Amino acid sequence: MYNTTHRSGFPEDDLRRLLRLLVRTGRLFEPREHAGLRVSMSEIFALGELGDAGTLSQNELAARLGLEKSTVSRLAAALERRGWLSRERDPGNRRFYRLGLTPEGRAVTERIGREFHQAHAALFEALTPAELEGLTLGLSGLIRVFGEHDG
Amino acid sequence: MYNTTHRSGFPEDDLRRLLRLLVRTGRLFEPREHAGLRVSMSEIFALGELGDAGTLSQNELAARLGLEKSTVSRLAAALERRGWLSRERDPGNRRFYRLGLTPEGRAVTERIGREFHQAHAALFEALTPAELEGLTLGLSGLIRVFGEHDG
DNA sequence: TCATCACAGTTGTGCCACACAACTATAGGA
DNA sequence: TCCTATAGTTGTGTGGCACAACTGTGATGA
Repeated sequence: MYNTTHRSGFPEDDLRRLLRLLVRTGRLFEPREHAGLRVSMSEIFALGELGDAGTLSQNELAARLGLEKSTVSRLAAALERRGWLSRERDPGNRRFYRLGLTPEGRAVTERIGREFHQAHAALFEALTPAELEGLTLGLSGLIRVFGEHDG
Repeated sequence: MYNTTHRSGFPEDDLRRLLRLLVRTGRLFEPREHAGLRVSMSEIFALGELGDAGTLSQNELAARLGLEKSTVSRLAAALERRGWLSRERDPGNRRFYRLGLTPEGRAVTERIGREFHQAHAALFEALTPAELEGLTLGLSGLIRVFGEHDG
C-alpha cells in the first residue's frame, strides 16, 4: 500500500500502524468509564472548555469543540440533566445561553482531569526521555501545522 | 481541567488540544473522498492489509484491523460488491474464505496509497526537521508502548 | 456412523455520535 | 411594524461499530 521509496525519512509502515492505532484509540475513548462515570469524549472536552472559559454561549462552545450547534444543543442538555452544567439565558440578550459548570460539574471535571493526568503520566513513564522529548516537540509541530490548516 | 503542576515535562494543554485534534481528525477520516473515491478508513486499512498479506481469512483480517468478525463480514461484502476484493472459499477447508485484492482493488489501493503518501509528504514539509525527527522517535515509542499494552 | 464439539462466517438488532435542514424565539433596525 | 439576522431546538438520517444468535463446515471419538 505505502511504498517504501520515501525521501521523507519517515517510516511509512510505522505511520500506517500509527493511523490504525489512532482510529482504535479514538474508539477506545468513546463511551467509556472515566473516573467511574460514563462520559463521552465530547462531554469531557465540553467540561474542559467550560472549566477553562468559565462561561460560554452554546455557539462558542460549538466552535471550540468543532461540533455542529445542534449537536452541542443536545450535549449541553445532557450535561444539564446530569447536573453538571448550568444553563441560564443571558440577561443582556436572551437569545444567548450562559453555560457554566455547576459545583458538581466542576468536581467531576477535576476528577476526570486527574484520571487523565494519571493515564498520561503512566504513558510518559513507559517512554524513554528521548522519546518523550521528541514527542513533545513533534506534537507541538503537528498542532501548529493543523492549527494553520483549519483554524 | 488539567492542572498545570506536572512533573512529567509534558505540556498538558498541548495534550488536550492534541486529543481534541485527534478526535476531529479521526472524524475527518471517516466517510470521505480518497483519491476520488468514497472509502471509509476501515476499508482503506483492509485494502492495505490485503495488499501486504496477499491472502487472508476474514478472521485474520478482523484480527489485523482490531474489528469484530461481524463487522469485517460486512466490510468484506461491501468491498467485494465494489469489485475490489475477491472472496473464495479455501479449497482445503471450506469454512475459510481466502480474501484477496482484485486487479482493480490493487489499483485502487495504490491510488489511495499515493494520495496518503502525498498528504504525509505535505505534512512533513510543514514540520521543521527537528520536529519531524522528534515525531518519528516519539511515535515509534508510542507504538511500542501501545503494542505492549494491548497486543 | 453418528453425536458432539469447535470454529468461520452471517444476520438481526441496537447503540452512539454526529450532520443537515427546517423550525422557534429573540433582537435590532428601516 | 415588518424585515432580517442570529441563537438555539427538534426531526431525521447516516456511518461505524459491537453483541448475540444463527448457519455451515469440519474434526473427533464412542
